[in-house]
Amino acid sequence: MFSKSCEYGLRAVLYIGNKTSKKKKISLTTIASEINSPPAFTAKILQQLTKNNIVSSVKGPYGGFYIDEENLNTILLSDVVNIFDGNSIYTGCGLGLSKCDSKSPCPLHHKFIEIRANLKEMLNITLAEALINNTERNLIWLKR
Amino acid sequence: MFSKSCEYGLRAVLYIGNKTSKKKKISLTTIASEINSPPAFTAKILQQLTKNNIVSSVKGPYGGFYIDEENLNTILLSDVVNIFDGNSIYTGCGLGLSKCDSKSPCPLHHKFIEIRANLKEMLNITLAEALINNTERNLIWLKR
DNA sequence: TTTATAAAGGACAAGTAACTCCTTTATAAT
DNA sequence: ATTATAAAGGAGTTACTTGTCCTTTATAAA
Repeated sequence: MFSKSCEYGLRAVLYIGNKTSKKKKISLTTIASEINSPPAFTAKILQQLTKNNIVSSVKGPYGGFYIDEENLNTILLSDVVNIFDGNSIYTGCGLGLSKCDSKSPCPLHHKFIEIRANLKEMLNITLAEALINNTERNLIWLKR
Repeated sequence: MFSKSCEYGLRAVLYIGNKTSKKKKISLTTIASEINSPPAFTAKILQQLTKNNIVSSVKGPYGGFYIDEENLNTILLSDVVNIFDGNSIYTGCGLGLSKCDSKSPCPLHHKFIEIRANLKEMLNITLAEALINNTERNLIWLKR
């Protein structure tokens, strides 16, 4: 469904959002270990997330990654998904046709558009924060 | 959503199902051209579909691919999707965790399982034939 | 100011999906 | 039987995603 990058990105955002604040940054090493992702690759993922202002970072000793508490309640899952997988997940044709819409639909269009709409809606209304609060005690489930 | 192989496979099944009968076979070249897919690659796709008894084939002159009319009304979209993409689309965790179920859910699990259930249901109840009958006149939409 | 630390960034390596080419096998017409 | 035809099958190549490694840049403590 999502690319690996996107999966790691989502996991990282949820982990960082749950564990950090501006005063309590967290290192790449820890993040990678806690979300069970390859460290060097996770570095790239985090770079993307910081470039896109989803997470913040500070270099040097006592540095690391964090998410501003003001930002946290504005981050939608769709914000993260868009960074890594673009919008093809919402707009792509189920049969892979480049031109497929309600005016000239592929045979699967009408059935497929419903599924996609559900997914789109879910990602567009779900705040990262909402998922974090659900799971304060069991963030272990980001690393299996 | 689906792999390229799966997309080509679905398009091929819909095209063949619509255009052929045991008496009216159709060649690889024509299929590839009509569903706008790379011919050599499409050959592999069709091989898989014949191996899995979705489509039938006859070698030699006047040979080609076809779908038995008795078979056609038994082919579900899920039959085709399973061949190419397996069942990970139904069972995979949205965050890419290897262990994620209702007993030990990832933070996204409950939201994600709904989407997946919709998709699974749609693929499991939709006959290829149903899509074909909808579009008898506009199969052009398999090639854009 | 020096030093240690941690993220940023560039270049490269491995793995996998997508796709091709060529040979072999089966079938039908002659 | 021979020949032409079209799918089957094996062995690659290409391209993209995933992942690594090493150097550079920024920051904080001493």
